[in-house]
Amino acid sequence: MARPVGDPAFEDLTARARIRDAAIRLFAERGVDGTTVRDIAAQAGVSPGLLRHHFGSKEALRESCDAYALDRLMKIKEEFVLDGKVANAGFLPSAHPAMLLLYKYITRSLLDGSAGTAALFDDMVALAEQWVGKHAPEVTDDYRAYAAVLVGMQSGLLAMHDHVSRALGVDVLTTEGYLRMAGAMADLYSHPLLDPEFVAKARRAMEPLRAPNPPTAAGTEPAAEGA
Amino acid sequence: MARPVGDPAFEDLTARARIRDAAIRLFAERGVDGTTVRDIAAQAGVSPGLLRHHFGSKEALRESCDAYALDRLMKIKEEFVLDGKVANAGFLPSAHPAMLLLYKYITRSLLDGSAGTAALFDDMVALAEQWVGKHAPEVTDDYRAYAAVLVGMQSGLLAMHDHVSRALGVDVLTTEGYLRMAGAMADLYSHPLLDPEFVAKARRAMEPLRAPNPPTAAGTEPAAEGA
DNA sequence: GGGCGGGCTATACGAGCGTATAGTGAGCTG
DNA sequence: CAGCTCACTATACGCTCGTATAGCCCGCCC
Repeated sequence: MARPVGDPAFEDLTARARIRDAAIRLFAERGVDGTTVRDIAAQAGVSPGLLRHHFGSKEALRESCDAYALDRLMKIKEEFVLDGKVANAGFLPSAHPAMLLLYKYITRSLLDGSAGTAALFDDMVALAEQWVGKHAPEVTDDYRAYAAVLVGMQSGLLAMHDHVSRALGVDVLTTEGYLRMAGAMADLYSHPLLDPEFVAKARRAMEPLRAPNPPTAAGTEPAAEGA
Repeated sequence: MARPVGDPAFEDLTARARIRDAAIRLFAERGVDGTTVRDIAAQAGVSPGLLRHHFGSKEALRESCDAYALDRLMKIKEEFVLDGKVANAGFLPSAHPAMLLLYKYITRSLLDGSAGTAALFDDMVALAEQWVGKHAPEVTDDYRAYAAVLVGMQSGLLAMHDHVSRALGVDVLTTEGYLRMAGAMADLYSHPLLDPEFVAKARRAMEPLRAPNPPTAAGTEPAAEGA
């Protein structure tokens, strides 16, 4: 759909690359389980058997996509941020449209549970933890939790992009929509929303909950999902 | 697993209620598509055919679960918040263990795409928009986007609970883990992380991106105020 | 006490999935 | 030109899914 077979730039790619690109687009859109190898093959304009010929299995194709997406992400970040083409990494997706698809893919991959993107998440938390300790040490006592929440919220916001887009009336994974969303995020990060005293009071009121060790978990016992 | 068939409280429930509870737990854990009717039936201790007898179809069962979860959520919120049993709604899941499962279910339902939970999301955005306009009008110029980002981040954070839990070394959907996460969220909301001047500068630097393709009509902001 | 309704099970069906395998034809190499 | 390689297709297998259907069993009412 996005890139019809007639597209010249599309037909220049090798079949292997077309399959990979189609897989990334479909995985990003519908998730791994929601995408069939036949869908990918149709989108790439090849037969389903060719996926197996080039990648071995659907899972192997997915890992290949993960690696490719991570690699592309790093390359673009290096080029644009380290070379100073964009002042603030938060605005990067506005400057490089391919980033929007990569963000979408990686966010989905985070939800689908992939070892590679989970490691990326952990790296970002470590980076954020360092950054906060260095540039804003006064915002919290618990750097680790603060960093984890920061990264979790940011990636989670992207995971909710459908709903945010609906609320805003514009797709936040377009340049226009992303800029509006990023603007609101900048507001959120630069102005306190809650009165610190009110928060301190609420925190004190909740303190008794922390002690009791039998929370009983009347519902789930989360079976720690493997790497 | 979580509620073995031997559990007395479990066996007191009607088969219909056991099916619904099992479905909510499994849908919350693995998503709708990742759960089979046979899984649910096994978890509820009944035959697969009984799901169809009571609910008609998997999709109808799912809608029934949505409605039940939303209803339970509202009931608990009324009881605890409106009755003043908990000072701050943000800490509610720490005080009522069933909330953690409900949060998990609804978050997953948001990702799976359900009309009912999408409406809940929209309601929360509208509520947040009002709240910000009333209690913190100075934090942004774009109330709508600010509210959407706020709600998207908060629900998105829950969507990323696996990764946040891994980074923290504690399951954030237990009382203990949730309290730690909520503490970090409170820090985030009550202390500015970024220097407003720095943000303003970055925003100005990104301004040219707003109208990338058409060189004319640059700088004109859509200012689209939905709703 | 005999029929009857409904909660419940057993079994089966068709569709769609990932995967396997045999085969085809263009292009290179000697 | 013969022979080989390899990208690529066509077809099919085995499995699991949601769904459909036929029937069992037990409590209830006249």
